Amino acid sequence: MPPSGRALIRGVDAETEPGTRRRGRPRDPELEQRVLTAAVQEYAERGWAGLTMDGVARRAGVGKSTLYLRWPDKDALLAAAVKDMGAASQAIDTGGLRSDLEVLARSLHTFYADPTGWAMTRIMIDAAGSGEQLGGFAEVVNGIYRPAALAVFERAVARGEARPDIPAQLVVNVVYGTEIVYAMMRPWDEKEGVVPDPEEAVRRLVDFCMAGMGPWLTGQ
Amino acid sequence: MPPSGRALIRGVDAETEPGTRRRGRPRDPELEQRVLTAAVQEYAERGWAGLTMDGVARRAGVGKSTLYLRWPDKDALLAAAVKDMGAASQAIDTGGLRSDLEVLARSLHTFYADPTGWAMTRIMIDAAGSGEQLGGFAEVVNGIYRPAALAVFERAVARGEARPDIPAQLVVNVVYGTEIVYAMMRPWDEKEGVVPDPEEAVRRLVDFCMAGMGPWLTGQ
Amino acid sequence: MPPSGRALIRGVDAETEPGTRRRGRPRDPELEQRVLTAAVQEYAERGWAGLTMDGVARRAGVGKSTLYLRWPDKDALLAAAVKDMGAASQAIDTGGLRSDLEVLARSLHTFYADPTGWAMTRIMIDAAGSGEQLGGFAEVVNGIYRPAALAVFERAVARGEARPDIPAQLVVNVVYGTEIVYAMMRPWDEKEGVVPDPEEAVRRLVDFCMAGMGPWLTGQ
Amino acid sequence: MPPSGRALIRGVDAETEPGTRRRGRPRDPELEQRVLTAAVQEYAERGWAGLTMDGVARRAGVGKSTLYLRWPDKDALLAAAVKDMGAASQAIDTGGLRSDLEVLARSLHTFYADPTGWAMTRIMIDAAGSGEQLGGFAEVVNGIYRPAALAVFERAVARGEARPDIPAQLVVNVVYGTEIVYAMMRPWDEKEGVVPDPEEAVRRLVDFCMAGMGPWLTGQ
DNA sequence: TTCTAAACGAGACGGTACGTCCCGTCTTGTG
DNA sequence: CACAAGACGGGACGTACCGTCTCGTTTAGAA
Repeated sequence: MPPSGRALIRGVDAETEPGTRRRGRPRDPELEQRVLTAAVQEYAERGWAGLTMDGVARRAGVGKSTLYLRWPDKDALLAAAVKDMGAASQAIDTGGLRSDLEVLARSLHTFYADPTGWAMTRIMIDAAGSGEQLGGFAEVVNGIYRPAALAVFERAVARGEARPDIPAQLVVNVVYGTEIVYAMMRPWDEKEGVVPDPEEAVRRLVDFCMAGMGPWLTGQ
Repeated sequence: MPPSGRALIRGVDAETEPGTRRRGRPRDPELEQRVLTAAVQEYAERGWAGLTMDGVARRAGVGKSTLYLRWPDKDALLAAAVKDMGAASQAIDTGGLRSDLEVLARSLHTFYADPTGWAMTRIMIDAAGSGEQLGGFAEVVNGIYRPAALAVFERAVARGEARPDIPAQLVVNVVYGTEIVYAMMRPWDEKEGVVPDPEEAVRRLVDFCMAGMGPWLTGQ
Repeated sequence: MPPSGRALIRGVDAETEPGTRRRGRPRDPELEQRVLTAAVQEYAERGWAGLTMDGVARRAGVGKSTLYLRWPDKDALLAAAVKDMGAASQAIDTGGLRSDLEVLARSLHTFYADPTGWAMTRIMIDAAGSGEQLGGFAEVVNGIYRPAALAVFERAVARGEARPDIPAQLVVNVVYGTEIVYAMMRPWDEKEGVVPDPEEAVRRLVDFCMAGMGPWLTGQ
Repeated sequence: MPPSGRALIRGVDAETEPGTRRRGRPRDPELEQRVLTAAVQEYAERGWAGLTMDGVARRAGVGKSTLYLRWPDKDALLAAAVKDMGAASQAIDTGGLRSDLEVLARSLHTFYADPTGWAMTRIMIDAAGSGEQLGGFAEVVNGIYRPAALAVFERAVARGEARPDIPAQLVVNVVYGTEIVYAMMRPWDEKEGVVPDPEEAVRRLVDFCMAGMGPWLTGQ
């Protein structure tokens, strides 16, 4: 949110302008990372309900005022922590559409199985409901994860595996959505084949998607 | 939680035994509905973050002790409210698998578009993360919604439209999951075809699923 | 402040109407005293600067919310604590004006020497400066201490020791004021006769007052 | 605090040695006065509770570090501000003890009526209670104001109006103390003759003191 | 009818976290 | 070196809410 309404709170995204050196003591660049790490650790030990601003501050060796200097409230810190956590997103390129999708589905499966990974989705859900941008968190998902997934299809098209009008967005949504449902169901229902073993689940989902994309796949 | 550990709290499910008439003043039968309605209204006005036990009690004209007499904590009340809200779940039976799936997808799309409906998913997500049963809320989803959706496939098999080993669970997950992703994305991304207009979105999702189920569909 | 403007906050003076039994759980009558005592103890151990609402709450075994339910803020609690502390004010009646004044001056001297007693004056000074009523604290001083001192002169008049137009208010002010100055000076100046030993100080002050009142004293 | 323990803070009294020209940028001579004025203004607008170091710094157009370079803490700045404010203390010499006392009492009365003047007493009270020296503030009072008042009696003795053993300290205390009580009572009690009109109050107080000093006054 | 158990409204209570404010220290760049 | 700016660790404040408790009142079946 570059042209933010009120100038008093500069927020964590400030100081991005290259030349303009600010006056006063500069913000400690390490500090932000230290806090984010502390937040994730705190979460790991106490769960989301037990995640306290005081707790994060204490663990990071930071004053509470500093937290609120950078993030307007707990939600924003939360979002930043998760955002930071998922920053490492590598491209998928195994050489084939089917195996690429398997990698994607499998990594999502693992990601959501980890409570920290799952929290990311939880936050997106909250954000979607409240109408808040939640610190631009969604931009990360839509700006990093989704493009990475879409690139899989672009490469498939380039290789001649699929026609250019393949509904990539839909398939991405299907894969993400189904994995979310798997993660949602896990705590309750481990029987009945709703949540089969991971490898089986991934295989069947990809089978289904390949069949669904049939009309757009070339014979080769 | 039928065989609840502690006997002090009888909970909202108590008094189901037919003959045993309890001594003392009987519970007000209207009250429960009044509270649940108040909770939903309170949510509609203030959002989930602003949903307060005191607020619900005040709006329902009820003492806080009464709330805790019936629901063990806020989560349970929340779950009950949403559960009550979604109680009206009718069977889907249009006579054809494709049109049944369209009805299912379309009703989910509408349901998630409504903030109250979306809240239901939000609660499930929260519950899945915290490891809590959230007052048996998940049972409703897995016990009512999912069976209603699975029945669609049973009828298709009965009609001879699909083979008995059709992966019904997977398709249900795909439809639910994709609609969840649509709902998640809505606030941010109305362009690029990620969230197309509802009717188009439903049609394309069902097309995809029908193609994905191809191997299990009979020629007829 | 009986007909207080806003009815939402009832304050500590509420519930004085005899017949009207309030609804809801009644306030714990011991609690108030427990808190006040805790406040004084906390002060004794940590000094006024170290007097914390959390500290008082913890020592009294009370929630912070309860403190703020009864006293609007720290100043009010402070005032109440000191007020409560000085509630025990006994009449002075030795049978003679001179000896009565000596008792008054001596008790003030001792009172101000004690840090808790001195705090009372400190609060009055603060209150006078801020223009606040500080919880009606001043009423105690002007309603209890001053009348008790004035009674000394009334009795002297009744005994025929002094004429009825004796400037009692002035003399009371002189005694109080001079003792305040003694207390103020004590920490710095123990030499030069500014603050002589207590007994001497009292005697000389009373001597001075008796001489000052000369015109209003009867020969006997 | 000339031989201050820690050498890091040179304090406001530094640089008094005549010849020793320091290295580096010299201290801005106006700055100190600007800060002190800002402190008094800030007090006048917001009251003592609202007196903030940041606020003073901002109003004086000064960095906070500069404040702490010259005064060790808030109390010291406070003391310096009040001290500076009352620096203008002129000798009293009307030619007669009685009229001198009237001038003294009247100027005290006016001084305490002004909130800034009253603040000075408030600070002394605080200082006396906390056991702190409050930046040597008391020295000012005992070193400037008191001698000025005592000089009145010295001159009276020199003129032959009073005997040398007149209890000057006591009378000074009486005058100061009584005026303090007047100032304390003002906000609450404007009736009953506790706080009569200024001129009357002064006259009666001096009358009383003159009578009290009777034994030490010469016939002349 | 009288007694007794439970539901109910009201609101006090202990506790915990929030987000704000301020103090006194520090670390920059500029004069 | 002084100085303005402002980040920083620390800690108290006053608010809000949770879930529990203790009252007095109401409602019914049991005695």
